[in-house]
Amino acid sequence: MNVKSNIWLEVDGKVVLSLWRVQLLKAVQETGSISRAADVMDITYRRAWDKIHQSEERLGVKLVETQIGGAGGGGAKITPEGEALIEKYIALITGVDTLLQQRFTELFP
Amino acid sequence: MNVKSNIWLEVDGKVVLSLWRVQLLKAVQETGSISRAADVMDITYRRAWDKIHQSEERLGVKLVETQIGGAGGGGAKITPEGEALIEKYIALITGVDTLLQQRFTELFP
DNA sequence: CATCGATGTGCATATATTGCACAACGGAAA
DNA sequence: TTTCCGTTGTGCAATATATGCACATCGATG
Repeated sequence: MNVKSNIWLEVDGKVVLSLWRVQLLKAVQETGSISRAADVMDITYRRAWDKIHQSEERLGVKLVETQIGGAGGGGAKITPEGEALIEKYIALITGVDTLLQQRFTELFP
Repeated sequence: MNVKSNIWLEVDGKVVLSLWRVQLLKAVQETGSISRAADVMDITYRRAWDKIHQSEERLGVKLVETQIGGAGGGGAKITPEGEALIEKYIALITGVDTLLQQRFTELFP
């Protein structure tokens, strides 16, 4: 047995940011494209695109700037608003998981 | 926008206890039957029964003792093992949510 | 002006969730 | 002893959600 946790941000009861979504956005940031980020996350481009745009719609904020066509077919990068949101999310969840792991090992020896 | 969290216990990657499941078990404890607990939780008996037995199977531990037929048609109560597990879960998650709420209001003014 | 790899999207399929319907049960009351 | 009641337990249909395939579209570069 082991403990797991998830911390997410909601708008109108709908998820806009979770650890998984942050990892996806970071993969976009590192690879420069949604499709390569999807490869890294081991999901389809369809799903990556859906989740990102879901968050964007619900937030009313553009998280990724995309370019269709052009050099290399196009690409995507995180907007400043997106980066700021990611930073805040990281600050929000920092330490919580290790706290839970510590408590768990104490309670379930 | 607001923050939400979930903390759960897993066995073989499958959920065996979460806040929702603990609330369900507590409702069984208070009402003395799964069907009335389902009413309290505003779910069908089917779903309540499924979730409880799911947890029991995965844990390999009986969480509720049930009686079919008899006075009032039957009933259910939490086993000592179930109560102990609930107590540990509560101790595990205590304070985490308020910590997150505090951080959230600081980070998202 | 043809090429290439990425974005964007419709739609079919698979999977999980939910809920309806009904059988089985047994203590209590008649 | 027999009927009655509300509960447990379960098969299966209906619904919702997630997943993935297929393909059109785009535009800077060489």
